[in-house]
Amino acid sequence: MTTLTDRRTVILQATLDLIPEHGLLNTTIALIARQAKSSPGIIYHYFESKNDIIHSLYQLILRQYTEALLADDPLSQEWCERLKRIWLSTFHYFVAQPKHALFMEQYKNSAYAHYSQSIEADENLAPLIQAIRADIEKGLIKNLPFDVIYALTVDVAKSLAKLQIAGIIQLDEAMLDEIAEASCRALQV
Amino acid sequence: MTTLTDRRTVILQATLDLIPEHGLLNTTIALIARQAKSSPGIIYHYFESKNDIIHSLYQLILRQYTEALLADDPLSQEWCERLKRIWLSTFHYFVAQPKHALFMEQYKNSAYAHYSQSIEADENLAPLIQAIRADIEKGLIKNLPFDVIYALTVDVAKSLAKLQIAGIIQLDEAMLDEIAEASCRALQV
Amino acid sequence: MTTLTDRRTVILQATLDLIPEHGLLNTTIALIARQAKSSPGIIYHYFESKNDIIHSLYQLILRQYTEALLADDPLSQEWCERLKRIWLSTFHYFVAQPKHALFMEQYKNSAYAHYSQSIEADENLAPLIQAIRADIEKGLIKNLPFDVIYALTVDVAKSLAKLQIAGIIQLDEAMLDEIAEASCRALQV
Amino acid sequence: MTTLTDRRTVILQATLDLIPEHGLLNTTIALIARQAKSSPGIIYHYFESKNDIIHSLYQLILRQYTEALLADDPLSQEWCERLKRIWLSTFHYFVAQPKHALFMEQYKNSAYAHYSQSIEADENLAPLIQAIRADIEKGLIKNLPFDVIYALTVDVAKSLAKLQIAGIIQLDEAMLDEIAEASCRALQV
DNA sequence: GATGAATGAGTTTTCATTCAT
DNA sequence: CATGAATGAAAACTCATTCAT
Repeated sequence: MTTLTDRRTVILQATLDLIPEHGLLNTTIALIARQAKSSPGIIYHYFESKNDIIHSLYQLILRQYTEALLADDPLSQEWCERLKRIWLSTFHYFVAQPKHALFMEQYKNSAYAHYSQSIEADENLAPLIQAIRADIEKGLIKNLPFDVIYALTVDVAKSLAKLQIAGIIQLDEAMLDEIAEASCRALQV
Repeated sequence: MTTLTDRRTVILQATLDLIPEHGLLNTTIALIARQAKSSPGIIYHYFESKNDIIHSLYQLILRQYTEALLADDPLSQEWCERLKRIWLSTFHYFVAQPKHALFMEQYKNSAYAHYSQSIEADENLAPLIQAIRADIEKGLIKNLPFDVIYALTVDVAKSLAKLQIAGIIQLDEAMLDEIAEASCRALQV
Repeated sequence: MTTLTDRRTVILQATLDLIPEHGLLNTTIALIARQAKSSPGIIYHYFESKNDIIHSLYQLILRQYTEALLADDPLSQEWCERLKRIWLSTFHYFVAQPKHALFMEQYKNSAYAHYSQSIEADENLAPLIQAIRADIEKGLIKNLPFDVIYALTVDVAKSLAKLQIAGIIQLDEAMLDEIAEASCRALQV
Repeated sequence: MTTLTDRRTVILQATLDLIPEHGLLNTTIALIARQAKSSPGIIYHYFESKNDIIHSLYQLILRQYTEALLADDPLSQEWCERLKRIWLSTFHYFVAQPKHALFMEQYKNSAYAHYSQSIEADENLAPLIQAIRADIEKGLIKNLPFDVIYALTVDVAKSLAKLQIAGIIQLDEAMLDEIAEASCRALQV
C-alpha cells in the first residue's frame, strides 16, 4: 500500500532523475509526471507547485547530505582529522550520488534560490559549525568566517566530485587524502 | 559611426546588465532590446539566437577575465607568487566586476552550458597552464590534473568573491593574502 | 438515520454557503465536498454532475421563495394590497436569505442558465399569475405581460434587497411601504 | 493603416461578439483570437490579461451607454420628462445593442466584478445625479437614495429590454411610454 | 455507501523567432 | 538597417469526473 510519503518520494525521485539531463527549466511537470508513471494533475495533489517540488527536493538532498556527513562522525575527531573527514565525506557522497551534486548546482543558480544567505543559517550543520568554532577559539585553525571555511573545504570537495563524475579527472584515495590534507594546512594557524 | 562590433557589444552589455537581476530565463529578448534601446528584430541581425547571445557573452567575459589574469604577469613569477597572483587577481577581478561573476554562475549551470569539458581546453589559459606544468615537472607543486589546481585556486577565489559581493563576508587584504598563501601550501609538494 | 434527501440537502447547503463568496466558477466539487464534510466521489452518488447540483439548488431556492411568497397570502387580497405584499415579501425574503439572493444572481447570468424563458412557465407561481390576470381583466391594473409586471415588482424588490444586503442603502419600513405603494401606482390603470 | 486603438477595438469587439453566446468563462483567449482573426499571443500585446480585456470592455460599454443617455439631453428637461427620457433611452439603447445588455449582465455577477459599490461613484453619471438631486431638493421627487432611483428606472428599463431582446415580450412605443410614465408616478412625491 | 487518489483535457500566459513595412 | 506586431508552440496549473479500494 502506497503512503503519502511514498508518492511524494516517487515524484521527487522522478524530478531528480530528470534534472541532471534536462536542466531545471526543461524538466516540465508533464515530463515529471511521465517519469513518475503518473499524470500532471496528481502532481498537484502532492505538491503546491513546481516551485514546491524543487524546494522540497533541495531540502531532501541537503538533509541526506548532512546526515551522511555527520554519520562519518567528524565531531569526535581532532581538528585536522575533522576537516579531512568533512572533505572526504563530501567528495564521496557526491561521487556516489552524482544526481545530487548536479541538482544542487542547478538549484544554486536558478530563479528558485533567489535569496542568498550564509550557510551558517543551515540548522543541519549546527553541530559542525560549533565544533569548528571551538577549534578556532582554541587557536587551532584560522579565525575565518564559517562561509570561508566552507568554501575552502566542502565547496572544493563538491567541485572536484563533479569533475570526477564528469570523467574529467580520476582521483585515487591517495590523491584525495593528500588534497584533504591540504585543506588542513590551508586552515592551520 | 557605429560598427557591427559596437552594436553587438551594446546588446551583450544590455544582456549582462539584466541577467544578474532577472536570471537567464527571465532575461527575454524583448527586455534585452529595450535595455539596448533597440528592437527584438534587429537583435536577430547581429545574433543568430538567444543562445548565440549568451554564448558570445560567456566568451567575452572569459576573455576579459583571462586578459586581466595575464595582465598581472603571473608567468614571470616564482611558483608560489604565481599561484597567489592568480588567486588574488581572480578575487579582485570578480569583486570589481560583480555582474561578470554572477553571469558566470548563471551560465555554468544552465541549459546553455550543457557540455562540460576540461578547462585545459581553454586557449586563453594556455600560457598559464604551461607555466604550471613546468612547476610540476620541476617538482615544486604537486602532480595534480590542471582542473584540480584550477578548482583549488581560481574556483575558490571566485566563490569567495561572490560571498564578498553578496555581503556575506568582508575579507581585507591581509586575510586575502593569507588565504592565497594557503593555496600555495595546499599545492606545495 | 440519514436519508437520501438529507444528504442531497447537505450538499446543496454546502454549495449555497460557498457560492456567494467564491462564485459559481470557483466553487469546485472538491470545495463543496469539504464544506459538506464529505468527498468528491460521493457527491456523484447523489448528483449527476456539478450542473445537476446548481440546477437543483436553483429549483430549491425558487420553491422556497415562492412558498414564502404564498405564505403571505397575497391571493386573498385586494389588488393593490396584493402587489404590495408580493413586493414586501420578496424584499424581506431576500434580505433574510442573502445567500439566496446572491446565488440567484450568480445563477441567472451563468452558463448554467442559458435558456431564457418567460417566468409565466414557472408552475409555482401559477396561482399568483391567475390572480393578477383576473385583476387585469377586471380593469384594475394595466394590461401588461406578466413578465413586465414581474420585472416592475419582484425584480425591483429583489434588486433593492441586494443593495440593502450590500449595505449600500438602508430602507426602513416606511420607505419600503412607500416604494411598494409606488408599484401599485405604476401598474394602476 | 491600423492603429493601436483599432487593434484593441477589434479584440474587444471579438470578445463582445462571443460572450453573449458562450458566456464569460467559455469565451477563451483562443476563441477571442480566432474571432479577431489573430493569435493568442498578440492579445497579450494589447492587453495585460483576460481580466484586462473584460474590464476594458466593461468600461467601453458603460461609456457608450452614458453617452447615449446624455445625448438624449435629459438634463435640460422638466423632472418627469427627464425620468422618462432616462427610462426610454436606456430601453432603446439596450434593445439596439443587445450584446451590450447581455455582456453587462454576464459581467455584473462574475468573478470579474467582485467589488460592489454605489452607482453614485460612476463619474459618467455625475451630471445626471446632480440634476436628480436638485429635483429632490425642490420637493418634486421622493427623497430616496440615488441607487434606489436607479433601480426603479434604469434597471427596470434594462431588464425589460432584455426580455424584449429574448423575444419574451414585445412592447410598442405606447406601452413603453406608459411604463416610463409609471416611473414618474412611482417617484412623484 | 464512502473515500480520495488519479486522470487528462482545457485554460491562461509566455516568449523566441519571423517578417511586412 | 530598423521596427515592433504577429505567430504559435509550449508551460504551469485547474478541475469535473471516474474508479479502485
